[in-house]
Amino acid sequence: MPTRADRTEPKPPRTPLSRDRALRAAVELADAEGIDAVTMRRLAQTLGVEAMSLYHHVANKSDILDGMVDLVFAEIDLPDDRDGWVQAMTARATSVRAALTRHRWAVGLMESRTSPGPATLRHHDAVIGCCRRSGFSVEMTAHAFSLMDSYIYGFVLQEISLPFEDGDDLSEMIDTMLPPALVETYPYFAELASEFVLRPGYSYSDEFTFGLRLVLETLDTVRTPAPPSFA
Amino acid sequence: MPTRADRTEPKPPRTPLSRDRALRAAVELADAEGIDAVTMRRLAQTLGVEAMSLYHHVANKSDILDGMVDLVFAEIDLPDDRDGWVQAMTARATSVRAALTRHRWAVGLMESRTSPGPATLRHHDAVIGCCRRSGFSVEMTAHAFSLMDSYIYGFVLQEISLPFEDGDDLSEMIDTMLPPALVETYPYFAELASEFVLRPGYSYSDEFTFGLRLVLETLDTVRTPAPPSFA
DNA sequence: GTCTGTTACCTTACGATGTAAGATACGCGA
DNA sequence: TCGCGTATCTTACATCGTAAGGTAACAGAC
Repeated sequence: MPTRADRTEPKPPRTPLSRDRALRAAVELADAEGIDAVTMRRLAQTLGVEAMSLYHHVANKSDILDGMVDLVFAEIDLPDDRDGWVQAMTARATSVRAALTRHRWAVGLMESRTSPGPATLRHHDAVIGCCRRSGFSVEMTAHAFSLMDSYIYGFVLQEISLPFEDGDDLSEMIDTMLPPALVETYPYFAELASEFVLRPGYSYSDEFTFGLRLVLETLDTVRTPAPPSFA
Repeated sequence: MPTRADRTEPKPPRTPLSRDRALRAAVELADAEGIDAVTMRRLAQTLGVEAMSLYHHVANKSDILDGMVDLVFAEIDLPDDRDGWVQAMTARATSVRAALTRHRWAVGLMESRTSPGPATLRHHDAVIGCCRRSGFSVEMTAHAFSLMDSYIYGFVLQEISLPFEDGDDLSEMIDTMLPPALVETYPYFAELASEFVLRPGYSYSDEFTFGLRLVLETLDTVRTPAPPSFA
């Protein structure tokens, strides 16, 4: 029970809670300990507050997850088309991948979020605008947008679920990952793994560049409304 | 308490539980009511059993989720390269998308699963084998594999998080989805939505075909180890 | 037949989760 | 100083995954 003495003690200068402070703390927590660590109680704890206090600043947990995704989108550099479409899209795709791998939980969250936040809309608008100003028709912009983002999100999805990190020494994992039985049953898979992926120097990150260049440079050749030349 | 009478009653002919039966029931339940409905208690209930009985056939819930993903991969048609690489890959990509949209929860699960099951490995091996037999080098196979699967998974990820279904009449949603404030703030986004995506006849499914053709036909031209012609 | 061990299933229990409902304490204008 | 609106806390509940241990049904041995 509070006594007179407690009252007159210097209060801890607690910063007032706010939606933004809650969301930033949630992102930090998810980065550090994974998305499962983001529970209302745990998040409140990092803010020096009780769980239910959060509900005065956010609608519910789903609202928090929406906000977290939008914060990630806010980190992405918007495309700048002064250097040309391919360069602008390359930079923005690289920025998207960087943001999504900095926050490994984000891609998994996107699947369940259907209402985009302002940063997300702003980002989409900028990408679409860049295409339109670069000579893409409305229809071809839709094609390009779908293709580019599918590639980026899908790549990150695969990258994140790899059983190894990018800097790992894979050569010593080769025996544990490829037991003889597996080599016999899945010979092509084993060949790819042992002769290329598990070789020192291989980095899955580099695959991103290959696919991205292929996609963007081919899209660049079909920019005009004329029938696609790749067909 | 059981009496003599209970003993002599004809027992309900309960099929014995098994890992396979549990996994199939889990897939059915997730299809019907979403992945969140797949709890140990609920799953057990559909099998006429108590929750803890499941643990005699699966290690834990994560094991169930792994098994569910592998069941989805088992539904995918393996590529048949008799009709040529592009045709084989088109058919297999279409089959992957079909399986992942039949089971909308599957893509979200892939992100958290790191140990592929036998059906998953078999599928990967078949795809890699198809590339190798079609003249792709080991290195180019890795590139192609990464690009194709990134595109497919990413496309499905976007497709299932769309706020509308494929058959919906979008023309009547146009006003609710594009309030004037949004049109002013995000003009390019609004243009794309109102002039193309929300027009009657638009189907996001069709975007899949465009991107897939672009990816596969461009990959087809760089099949040889020679420097990519798109560069 | 009865005995015994194994298996398959059930019961109970625990800590953690999201959040509804209501009590409390703080900060500010009067 | 007072009172009031609002930010915060307390308590409570249903539901989750699963640990621990109990029970009932069938197997083969005698």
